[in-house]
Amino acid sequence: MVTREGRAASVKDVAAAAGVSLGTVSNVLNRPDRVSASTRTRVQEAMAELGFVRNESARQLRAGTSRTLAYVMLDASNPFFTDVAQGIESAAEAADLSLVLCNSGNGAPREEAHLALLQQQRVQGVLVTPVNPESPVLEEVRRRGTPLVIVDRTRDDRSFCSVAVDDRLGGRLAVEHLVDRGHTKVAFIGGPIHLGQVRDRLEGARQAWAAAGLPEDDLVVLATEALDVQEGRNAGQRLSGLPTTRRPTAAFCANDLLALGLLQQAIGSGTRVPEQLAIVGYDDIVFASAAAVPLTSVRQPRQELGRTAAELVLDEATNDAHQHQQVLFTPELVARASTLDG
Amino acid sequence: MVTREGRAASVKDVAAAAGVSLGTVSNVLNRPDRVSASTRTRVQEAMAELGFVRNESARQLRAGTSRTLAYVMLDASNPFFTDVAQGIESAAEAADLSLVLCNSGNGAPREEAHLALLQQQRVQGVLVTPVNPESPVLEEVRRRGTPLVIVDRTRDDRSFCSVAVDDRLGGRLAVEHLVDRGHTKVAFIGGPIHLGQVRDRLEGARQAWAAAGLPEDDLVVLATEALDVQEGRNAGQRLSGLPTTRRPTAAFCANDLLALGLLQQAIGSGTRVPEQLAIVGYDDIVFASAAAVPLTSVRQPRQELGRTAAELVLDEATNDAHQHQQVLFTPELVARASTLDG
DNA sequence: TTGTAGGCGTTATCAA
DNA sequence: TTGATAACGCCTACAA
Repeated sequence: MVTREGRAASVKDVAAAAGVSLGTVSNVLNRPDRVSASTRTRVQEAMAELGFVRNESARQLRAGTSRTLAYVMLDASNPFFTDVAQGIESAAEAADLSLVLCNSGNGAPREEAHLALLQQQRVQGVLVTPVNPESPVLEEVRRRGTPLVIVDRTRDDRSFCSVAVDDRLGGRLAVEHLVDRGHTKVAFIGGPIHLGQVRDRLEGARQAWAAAGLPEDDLVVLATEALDVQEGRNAGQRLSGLPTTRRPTAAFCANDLLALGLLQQAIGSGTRVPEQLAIVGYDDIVFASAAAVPLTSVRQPRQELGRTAAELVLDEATNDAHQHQQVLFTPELVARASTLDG
Repeated sequence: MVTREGRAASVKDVAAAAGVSLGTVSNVLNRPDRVSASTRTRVQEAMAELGFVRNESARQLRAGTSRTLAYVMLDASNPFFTDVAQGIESAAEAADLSLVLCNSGNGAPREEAHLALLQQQRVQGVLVTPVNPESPVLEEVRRRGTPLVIVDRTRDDRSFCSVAVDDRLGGRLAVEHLVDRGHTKVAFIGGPIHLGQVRDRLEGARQAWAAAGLPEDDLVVLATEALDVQEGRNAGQRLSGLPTTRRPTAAFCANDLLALGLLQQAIGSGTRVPEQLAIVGYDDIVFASAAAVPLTSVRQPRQELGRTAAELVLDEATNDAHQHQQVLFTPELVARASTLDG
């Protein structure tokens, strides 16, 4: 397994063991046809014997580039992002690249640390759902030579390729649906409020609200600290605390995790869904339809999002005539029991 | 950003731009205190100017080792594994290592491809939830010098460090609970049946069943092709298809995804849970408690699983006196409405 | 404090 | 078909 104390076997060791030159070993590895069958097997036996493993660092140093793609996820525990990752993976596999996943866990320092390392590793390209799409860090990455595509976000100046879903439209769809069902007092639940996604979905919600001629104040914003199940439960408690007259009859949550938490809290506290509280989520993760009350949600083409992003980053990496483009997919409302009584 | 056409800037380029020697640039990078303040800033300006990024390959080649840990996940879309990954991440961060995630998606070829690449990258250590813990591939990895720890599985010959949860006990707990609730005809739903986990949970279930003196045939095994939500729905259909007299009054599912799918199908087809069908899941993922009928489940210490595994692999990587050990955590039944009527 | 030189493991070129 | 050699970029002795 090792030869000179502690160090892994190298081509040189293999060459010595097989009694050939180092160049021959390299040929066995890279152009086996140029090596006679007998030498080849001898070399291969030596490799097996020594437990030889190609050193990717040396290889990459020589080649100047690697065969991997990376995706820096915003939140690995949100099924939405793992579905996106699956889409990326299928595109990567098709291009014979391997994919490494990193998780920023919604933390800018972690994200930056991952990005720094990925650049140092000279990955072919980076896909990232950034904590903040306007961060100058992203520009730096590209300026230093690593193709970068923004996933599920867009940057205002359009200076990057990005693949996202029309969040304003999604917000409109959600609220139009609620308005159609007769709701005149609705809560928007989401946060941190500065997140592009949250902002856009809220903006869409407000557009639809205004278009319906409803008073601005009756679309109540409940800001959360994160987009997870626990915060959904918390929001539910805040909702329960409101006097009945001021309590919204429906809630539009910025994602399904919040919606599931809210739903759980509502049911636990005896609130009937949708009779007393209708709920719309966002993402249509697999668990939305399996929820206590199947959740109405805004569906996004998750896998396609990932696949498209991967294709864009590969184009940026390999095509000299690459043009940045912002792909915007269209979301779709999936109505289920959480808003459909009777 | 680049200097000699297309190539990224190297220390050499930085040295030239700053008018110093290459060794000085390296010192700025690694021992900044040995460089005078003025030289240092000059060099740093040159780096910024050129968009210099350390070449990790060269660095690693020189150093012989990397600063990253890897986790090859069995199924990135199962929240159980992302929670495990979070535990690993916290340990990695504490040790100042970065973590890369790979997803085998339950496919042996993908797993092998990932493992091969990780070895070539000379990662400090690999954590893996293997498709098959008995695979000789795992031995090969270690024989070639990469520390490897098995997560959420164990290997019969105890030749690896592993961290797992007592699946037999988990199975027993689940079925004892159902027996206590008076069920005398129960379905075990899970598969592929050869998976260690599925096998062990079933075995535990059978032990509890036998211990209760119930006839073997009344613990019906419904084998599934995978452990996901869709297969849970399919299992539900098969269950519905049985004549009422032969239909089990309870189901123990090998994981929560199956249980959620089953629950969804049951509710959709008008089966009352738990009155007509009680359901026990496994893993207690965050969505279990938020389900249509909050799910009784067997909880595993997910984050702790990951953290412990990471610590073991680091020990194997750095401690000469390392001893392989098999850590076995204890699961816990969390009873909720899906089994508790009245 | 700064500069020089050698080597990490791999690949590819060129000569034998 | 095989072998010798240089180069990729970085780090660290060691010398100046």
